[in-house]
Amino acid sequence: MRRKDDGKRDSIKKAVVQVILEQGMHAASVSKIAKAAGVSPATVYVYYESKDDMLRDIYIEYAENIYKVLLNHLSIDMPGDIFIDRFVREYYQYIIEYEEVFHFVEQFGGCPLSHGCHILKGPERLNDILMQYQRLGVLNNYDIKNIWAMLLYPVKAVVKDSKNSESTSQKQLDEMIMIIQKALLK
Amino acid sequence: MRRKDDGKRDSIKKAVVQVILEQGMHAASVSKIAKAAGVSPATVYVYYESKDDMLRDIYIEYAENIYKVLLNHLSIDMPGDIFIDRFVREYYQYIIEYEEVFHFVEQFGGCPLSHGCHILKGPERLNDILMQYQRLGVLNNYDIKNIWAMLLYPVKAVVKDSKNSESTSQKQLDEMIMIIQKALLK
Amino acid sequence: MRRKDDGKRDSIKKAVVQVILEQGMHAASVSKIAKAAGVSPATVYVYYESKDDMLRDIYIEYAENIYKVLLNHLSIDMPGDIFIDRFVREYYQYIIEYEEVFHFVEQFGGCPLSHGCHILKGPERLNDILMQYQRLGVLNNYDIKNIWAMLLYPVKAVVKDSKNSESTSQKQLDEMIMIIQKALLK
Amino acid sequence: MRRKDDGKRDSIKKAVVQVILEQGMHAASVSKIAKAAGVSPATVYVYYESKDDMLRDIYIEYAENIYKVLLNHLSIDMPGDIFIDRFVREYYQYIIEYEEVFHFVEQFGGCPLSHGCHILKGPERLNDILMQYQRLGVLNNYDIKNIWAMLLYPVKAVVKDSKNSESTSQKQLDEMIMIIQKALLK
DNA sequence: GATGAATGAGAGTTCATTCAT
DNA sequence: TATGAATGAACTCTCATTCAT
Repeated sequence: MRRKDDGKRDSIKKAVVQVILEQGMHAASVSKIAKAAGVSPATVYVYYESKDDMLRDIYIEYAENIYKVLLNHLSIDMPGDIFIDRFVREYYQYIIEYEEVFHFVEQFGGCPLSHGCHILKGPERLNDILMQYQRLGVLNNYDIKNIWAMLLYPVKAVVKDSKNSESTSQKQLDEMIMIIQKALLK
Repeated sequence: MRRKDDGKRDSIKKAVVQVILEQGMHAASVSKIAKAAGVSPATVYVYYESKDDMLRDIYIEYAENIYKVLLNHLSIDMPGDIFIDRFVREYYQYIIEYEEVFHFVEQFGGCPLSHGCHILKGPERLNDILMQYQRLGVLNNYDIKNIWAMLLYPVKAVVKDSKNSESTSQKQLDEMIMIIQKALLK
Repeated sequence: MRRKDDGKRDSIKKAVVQVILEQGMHAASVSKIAKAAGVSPATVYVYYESKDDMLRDIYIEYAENIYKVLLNHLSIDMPGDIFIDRFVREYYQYIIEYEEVFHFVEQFGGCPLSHGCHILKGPERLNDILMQYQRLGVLNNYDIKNIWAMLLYPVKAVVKDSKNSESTSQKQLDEMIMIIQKALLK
Repeated sequence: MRRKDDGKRDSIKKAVVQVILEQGMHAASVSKIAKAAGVSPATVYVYYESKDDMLRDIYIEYAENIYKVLLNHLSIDMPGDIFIDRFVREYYQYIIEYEEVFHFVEQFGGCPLSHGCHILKGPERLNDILMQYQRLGVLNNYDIKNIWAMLLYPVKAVVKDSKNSESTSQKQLDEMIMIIQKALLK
């Protein structure tokens, strides 16, 4: 179990994603993050070796997070259409609810800093489920990477649209789920 | 007096996207950009009011660019499946060929700095074509935003995958196109 | 007679004192001055060798100016009290009317840049008049520098006060004139 | 952690007035000031929010200073002529001794930057003393602002003269005091 | 003569990081 | 452990000035 104050480590993590959402990566300085976290800049260096190190650490922690959330809500017992519905809806929900975290992961993932942080596109367990659905003849036998692409990417567009026009996004999401179901299910 | 040198403006634009690709937004300082462009840092301020202004200007210029490229290769005369094939393939090609530009647009689009730069998701002309295909009974009558989502987003995943595993991406792209065709065409 | 465009030279002179009044010496850059004068920064260097040179030149031109103005309104024919009244009133008037010029001369006079620009404290002709008044037994035989001090300095305070409290400054000036008259006249 | 070092704050204050005296307001850059103070430019920003803030703070601190000095040497117990003699002589002394401080206050007071820093022209206590002298029939019942003007302004001219011609300034000061006494005392 | 472009030098300021407590 | 002070390096940007037209 970790020494030091896990509350502080947490404050810093939250401050990082919050500041980056509000001000952008380029404006996320250690002092601003420290201030937002309610600690001294020096304290950041008690928990992380350097700023880059901190960002990488937090990225790795958060990048896998969504898959854990998804796993909590999914199982092989569901019928295929329900599975996809749940999957997409939970992902959408996650992006909306953890906007800061999602934004950070997307932004940092595009940085040279993140190269080398190997993030599984869909961790073992979820991959297994998808492939089992394929073996069961529920999902089409597409390249598993394309399955992932269809499950994760179009919904990002829906989120973006929902930020511009608050109103119709729920209907849009419902329709999108239907499209994906038709595309992936046999 | 000297006239403003369009070559210099261009060098700066290219330097911006190049440096941001190589070093990331947060490391793209005016001096690095100027050095890459072969001009003095002060010269940048002859062409742009501020760094932010420069990024915004270049963003606006480039963000619409892809749509022009797509328009050049697409027309209502094509059969629906060919249209989608061309659309997705051209987009993929564009991302690969203008990696720097695409990366810059994606990264900057996620910055608070870009808020307010209103970029049409698909400009009039392309929108018209899609809707005409719908009227002709070729494309399904989905929300036009969902059509865009399916045409633009999954392919991004394919590009990302292609960066990790050089080999099979062509096959993956072909398959993805087929999936999208099935999803969108009647 | 000077070549070049005296209109431009004049614009620059006016721009200098105006910008310095509005923004302060430290913010009076060549480009701002040029913009205020409606000329190009390069044009300034057609008329002056350098910025410092320009400031010095203009200082010398303006610093003596007040004495010319005073001379226009004063002569040895006046009774002593009228002379002092006119003197002080004209000086007050000048400070108010040519606020920019006065401010510039006061500010620049305090700069190391101005050291070496020898400005007579009261040029010959005015000095002569004062000494003649002394010889005539009208003015007390004080050190001529003290006469100057009494004629020029207290009124500056009155101007400053008048900027803070618009109302009573006229009465204050009248009283001040009376005080000076009593102090200097036999 | 380290405590804020009052020695450093002091060094900076002294450096500000020194550099401004030697090089002028417009040449008083933060780096020059920092170098003169023996600290890093960044350290200046530990003690002050900005350069302007620093100048304003120091101005406010120093601008009132002379009145404290004067108060230390003056009291209502003196006969009127002695009071004026002391007052003017102490002021003269102060200007000579704290040349840097006086110069800074005068220069900065003429800057747009100083607008809003409300400095009392003569703080309560000294004002009270002057008015008491008036009530006692010692000082003439002139507008109190004119009293201040006579006590503070002419002596500035004497100081300026003394810088040009080292020799006779003592006699000039003595005479000036006498003039002021005659002007203000009943 | 007049100008806008161009720039090295330097402005004010913030950065990531270390130090002393 | 935790901190505010301290700083060299780097930031964005403006300066005074020169150059090419």
